[in-house]
Amino acid sequence: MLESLYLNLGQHDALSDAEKALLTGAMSFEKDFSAGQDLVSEGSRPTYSTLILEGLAARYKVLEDGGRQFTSLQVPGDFVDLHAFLLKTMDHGIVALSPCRVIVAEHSRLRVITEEAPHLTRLLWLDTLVDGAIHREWIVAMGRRSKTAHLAHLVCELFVRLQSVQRTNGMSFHLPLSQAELADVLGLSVVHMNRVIGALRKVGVISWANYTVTILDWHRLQEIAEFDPTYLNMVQEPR
Amino acid sequence: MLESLYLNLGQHDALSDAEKALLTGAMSFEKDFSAGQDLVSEGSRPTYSTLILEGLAARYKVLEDGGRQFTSLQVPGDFVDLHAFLLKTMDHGIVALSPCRVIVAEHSRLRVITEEAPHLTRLLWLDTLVDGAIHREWIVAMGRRSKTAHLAHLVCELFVRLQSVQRTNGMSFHLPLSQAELADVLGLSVVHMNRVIGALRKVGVISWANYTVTILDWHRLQEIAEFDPTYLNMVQEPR
DNA sequence: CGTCGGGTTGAGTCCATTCAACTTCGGTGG
DNA sequence: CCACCGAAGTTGAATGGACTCAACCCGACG
Repeated sequence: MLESLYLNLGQHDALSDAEKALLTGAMSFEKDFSAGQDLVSEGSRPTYSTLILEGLAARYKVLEDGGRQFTSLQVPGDFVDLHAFLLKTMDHGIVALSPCRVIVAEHSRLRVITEEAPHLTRLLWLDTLVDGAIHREWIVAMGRRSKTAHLAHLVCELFVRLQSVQRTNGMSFHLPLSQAELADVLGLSVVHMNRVIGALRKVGVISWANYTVTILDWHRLQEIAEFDPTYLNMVQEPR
Repeated sequence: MLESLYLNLGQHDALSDAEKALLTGAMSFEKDFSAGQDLVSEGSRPTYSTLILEGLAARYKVLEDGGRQFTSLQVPGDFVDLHAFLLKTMDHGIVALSPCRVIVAEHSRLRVITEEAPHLTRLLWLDTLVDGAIHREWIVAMGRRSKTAHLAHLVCELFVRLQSVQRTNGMSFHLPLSQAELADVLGLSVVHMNRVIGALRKVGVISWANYTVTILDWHRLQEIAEFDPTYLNMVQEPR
């Protein structure tokens, strides 16, 4: 049941059976959310952290003028609010972008892990560090890449992340985001978002229909995006 | 000597004397850098992490076309590459923006802390989590705020962060960034950066000369920025 | 059959960029 | 001592990218 979590943490370093057992033991109940529902809401002080088993979610903030900005996309195996274990109060919301099945881990249990299982603690810490690395890459994309390159980069990133938890199908993956939602990822207007997608389609590197993205020319897509997966740290080594 | 680190970690939860001693014990040599030098270079695999004692530094990435984007600014008391303790290889560089004095902590020593001092480990983890929270705020600013609001937000953030490590002087602080470097923070051209600064000056909320920023109207500046310091987590509570 | 949410396209406006000129100021060497 | 130089800041004008407003298409669904 926690396969995607094992895959996620296990990409960076080997997980022992004892550690898998500790993780399993830390989990309590499962829960389902429908698309558009908040998994976690801004300002709350959760007493547990939420792991996505199935579905797609996103962190977001809303401004006074109603503008919304997503700050990350979360895939199966991601602990969407592991940071709340120490940050305590949520400074942003987390919304389900598709129907989501999740399982939660009480903070009290996570605390025991930090007291008794240093290696596993480092792997959980690492998980939040990769999160930060992804944020930095997004900042670079927003600040200095062309909008087309930004979108290309996002597609590369999502493909690699989804592949690592076995949610791709050949060179395709399911991306349940409307263009309006995508615009809130890249920080664009809906109209312009549509044109940027059109541009990528036109050069023939991807096809995009029915919420399914297919990469037609991985090499060229990577080139447009200047995508270098180093930041995702998908290398097993002792941590 | 580590006062700023104690101030930095201590804003979130009380640090015991034993923990301070552990931190002191983890440090080895000091080092000086001049403005423009890399503290840490992209692609390297540091065996120690670097703490800023004095000066300002920044994380950055460079694109093929030569464009540079800063992804964070680091002030005294910040562990600029604590994430490299677990991430292992640097996916970005870190440059000194002013002359910097730093002190380094061997990763082997940090590892011992994670094995033996769970509470201190959580505080170090938390430090990297606040980093992530700042990144998210930057993403929101880049995506959905006006350029003026973005700059205002940056000024608010820096003021609060510098104040917490006692590097402000009344409502003023020293900001050793040229407008070209600032442009690489906000993702703007130099010319437009100049105009955005001009706009903030014109409404009279700040003055900015000789690399010194003075906040003339804190309330109004916060309003323009929609600045809410929650994300900086400057609340002492058990972690 | 009509409606609604999402996607697509066109036109006009505004914002940010580039290119270029000019200023100020501190430093350096004749 | 002052003339020159380079780095940083400031300003103007023209180009192009991104936004808004608006219309229209289309397939799902009642």
